[in-house]
Amino acid sequence: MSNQPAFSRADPDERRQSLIEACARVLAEKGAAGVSVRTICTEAGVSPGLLRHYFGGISEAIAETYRWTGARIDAALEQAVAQAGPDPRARLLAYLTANFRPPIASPDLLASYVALWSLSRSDPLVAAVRAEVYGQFREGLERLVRDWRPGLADPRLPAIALTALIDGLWLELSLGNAPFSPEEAEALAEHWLDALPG
Amino acid sequence: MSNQPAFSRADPDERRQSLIEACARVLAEKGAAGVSVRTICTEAGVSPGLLRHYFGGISEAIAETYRWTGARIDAALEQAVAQAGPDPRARLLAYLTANFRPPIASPDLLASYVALWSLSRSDPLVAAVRAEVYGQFREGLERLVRDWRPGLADPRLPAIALTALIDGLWLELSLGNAPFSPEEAEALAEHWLDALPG
DNA sequence: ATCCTTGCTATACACTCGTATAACAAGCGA
DNA sequence: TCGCTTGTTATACGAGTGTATAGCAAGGAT
Repeated sequence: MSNQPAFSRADPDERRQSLIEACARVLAEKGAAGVSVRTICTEAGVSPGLLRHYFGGISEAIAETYRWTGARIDAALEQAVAQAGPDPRARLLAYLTANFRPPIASPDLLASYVALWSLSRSDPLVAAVRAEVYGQFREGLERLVRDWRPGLADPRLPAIALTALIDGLWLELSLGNAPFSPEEAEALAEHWLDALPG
Repeated sequence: MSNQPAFSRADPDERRQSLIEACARVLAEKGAAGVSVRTICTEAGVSPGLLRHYFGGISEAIAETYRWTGARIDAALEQAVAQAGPDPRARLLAYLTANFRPPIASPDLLASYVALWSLSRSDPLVAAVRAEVYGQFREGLERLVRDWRPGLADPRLPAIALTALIDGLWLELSLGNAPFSPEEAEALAEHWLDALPG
């Protein structure tokens, strides 16, 4: 009987990343109440003690998961904009409508976000990352709005309006039970974009 | 030295209601992670054991808090519609814009909702009330949409679109840090309502 | 083939959680 | 004024939490 190794050593960055992704899965599947050092490590297939070798605490692990999730979304948005070509309106519209398709519009991502948002109320580390991610999102949108309407005195108001538009449609789409296709959401967003005052 | 009574007996309905409102305050202030039998009862000024005399468990207490919160919002919306007079468009617009003013647009209510939503993922009782409250909201909106556009084949799609509109603007307003007044949100909602296709 | 580093596991600790139970006492009916 | 009902408190229990610590062993270096 040849003894299999009881565990294997992994590249530090890969192990850390696997813990982050395990945390994201737990958040999506079990919600904020289901996330704990033990559930994360079980999901990642490692012993409970290992989390503290890669993170200062569970708060830091969750905060890093938030940061990773935000970066993933940001990458998807940037890619959509890049594929839209040079026209400012097309670029802005691509940014808006990318929110209505996978991987952004998804029940899992909505569940993760609700959990992370909920945790950010009682966890300062998570709250800090939330502000950081939200700021990045709004900054990217404001930049596209400025390119779209260069003469605009204050791009913040239309940016907020468009953020609200995205939020609402993304939410209803990600709930999954809406009688609503991504195409209809995109058509609506385009229609409302052109109807934006100012 | 006359001994003050160590506690006083209350009307069962009032005591139950005070626990519900204490639960709502805890949810708003400390989030989902801060709500527990002990924090709720401390907030209500009673001993921890009392909660189980009025509720089958903490899940039931939270679910009842959800139901009470939903009813409070529904009442505010109904009142706004009643004050709007007979014109269908005015009634629909009143329903929409009531979401942008207190008591509906409020950081506390947003915090409570995020917490309740988060809890509903792992707690079946809370999830059931969430479906119930969401159904009521959508039903009320669909009714107003039908009155507004009687010839419409399917009022569900515009109702979802308007729900998304409400969700997004309510969210951004309730965050509190938006460069955005309720009046601007109302003007935007009216503008987008008239631009609704179909 | 052996040593050594350190990734990894195993265990323990203090704390909080929801719930169950028994004793207490407030305040109404007599 | 006394007794009884029951709302209310106090206490205890097992389970789960995050964290700290000691020891094991994987696998590259020598």
